[in-house]
Order: sequence, then C-alpha cells, then structure tokens
Amino acid sequence: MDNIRKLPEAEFDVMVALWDCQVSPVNTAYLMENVGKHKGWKAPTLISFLSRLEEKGFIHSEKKGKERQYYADAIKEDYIKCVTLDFIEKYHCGSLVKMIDTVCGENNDFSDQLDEMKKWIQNLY
Amino acid sequence: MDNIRKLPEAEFDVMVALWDCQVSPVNTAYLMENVGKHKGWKAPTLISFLSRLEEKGFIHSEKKGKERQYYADAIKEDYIKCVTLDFIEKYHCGSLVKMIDTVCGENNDFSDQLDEMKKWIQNLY
DNA sequence: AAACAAATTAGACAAGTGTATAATATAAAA
DNA sequence: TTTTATATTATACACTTGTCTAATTTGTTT
Repeated sequence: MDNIRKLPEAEFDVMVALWDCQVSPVNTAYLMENVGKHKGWKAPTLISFLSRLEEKGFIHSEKKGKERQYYADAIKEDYIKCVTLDFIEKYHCGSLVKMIDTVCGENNDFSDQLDEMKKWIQNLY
Repeated sequence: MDNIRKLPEAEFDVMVALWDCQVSPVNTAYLMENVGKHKGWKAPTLISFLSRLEEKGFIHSEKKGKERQYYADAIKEDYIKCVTLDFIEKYHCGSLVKMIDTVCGENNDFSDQLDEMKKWIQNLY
C-alpha cells in the first residue's frame, strides 16, 4: 500500500493532468492542450511519458481509430499520500510537527495559514 | 534563497552524515563508517558522491597526507526548508492544511501526533 | 485506389545518477 | 630506499529521465 514508485517530474505532471480532468478517457490532443503546451513539449514527448506511465502501471490505454485513449489507474489521493509519508520520513524523521515547524518560522509564507490550521485542529476534538 | 539544487538520494545521504556528525572536517573513513557501510557502498562510490557534492558547492575538501578531509558548506536547515517548501507547493498546492489533512486521515500513523500538534499550535498564540 | 493529413510508434541521444574496477599516489615499514 | 599498504583518482558503464526526428499507420479525400 506504500510501495508506489515515485514518479519523475514530467510523468507526475502528466498524471496530474489525467487526474484533474473529470473526463475519462482522454486522448493525446487533450493532454497536449492541458500540459504539453504549457511545458513546451512536442507530441511524441508527451506520448513517451504516457508509455512509461503505462509500463509502470499508472495508466492504461486503448487504440481507437488512429488515436489512443488514456485511462488513469493509480489513485491521486493514494499516490500523494504515499509520497507525503515518504517525504516526512526522509526529511523530518517522520514527525509532522517537525515538518510544520520547519516552514512556519518567523517572517514566513506560512504564518497566515496558522489560523486555518488552528481551526482545522479544533474541528477534530 | 530557494534556488538550492535538489540533491539525488545518495548525495543527500552523504550530506546528512556530514551534517549530523558534530565534528568537522571528517575523512572518508569516517563517512564510510557512518553511511557507506550501511548503504553497502565501496569507498570509491562514496568518494564519487563527495566529488559531485563538491562540484555542486555543497561541500569543500582539502587533501591532508594521503587522505582527504571534507567540510559541509551548505546548511542543513536551509536545505531542508527549501526542499519542504517545494514539496508543499508541488504536492499540496502550497497549503499546509491540505498536507496535514492528507496524512491525518482515519486509522493513520499520524493520529498520535495530533496532540503534539495541538500543543505546538497553542504555544504560538 | 491514390494521395493526403493527422496521429502514433520506433529509435536515438544527452545529461544525471548509482556503482565499480583499475591505476596511481603516498605514508609507513622493512 | 624498496616494498607494502592504503587512500584516492580516473574512468567507465548501465539505467533513468527529458526530448526529439524520422518512419509508419490509419482515417479521409480525391
């Protein structure tokens, strides 16, 4: 349940695009529109990432006419959770508080999120 | 202040060893003892990582007799902070609460850290 | 059925990362 | 001062990741 392989940057970006569109399946054109272009990729570059994702078992695809349609198999929440657990383990000895403390120092971009956190915590009991 | 290059796994492990020993400088033998062995590296492997760290400006070294001595230049806290900020941005849209929420679900390894967090927050006001 | 156009596949390549072998320095011992 | 150990350097190599060009497939028009 946590032996998910950590994806390289570009493949992760493709997954995000697949996860965040509410449609399924989607074709290459759609993905070019939603990530490829912003990243400045040529179509074969995108397709190359998609193939690798398929090899790794994160997605599967079907040929439909001259196009190919892609389906996300991995679940976003699961993946993000795994990656986050690993991160906390690796960089903060498994301690959430250590991690939060690290980014919430003085004059920090996160001071304004403290209130929100307080509420979140109180909402738990 | 946040353009620190993210280190590959192995180089990071070496940095941790350098950071966590309270002595400076240290030699290869010491580092073999403290990381190399656990990782199953041969000495040249370790030295290879050290060279790369030096190229990247994370450390510097001096030849002393037939040995070489290594000094950490990068600061652990700075590095960890940068990496953590990047992480929260990339995987949690920059939201600490999203991040916490992700790992603090039901039956989770972090439920026992919630009390600690509560205290931590209250300590801030 | 031939030609065209759009999409995909095959293959390639450079840079980065993990890892090691063989060669070379150099201090210490004989 | 030769020899012996030991540490370091120089290389090298396989895999991964980011990217692409050229070739091929396939649906659509003539």
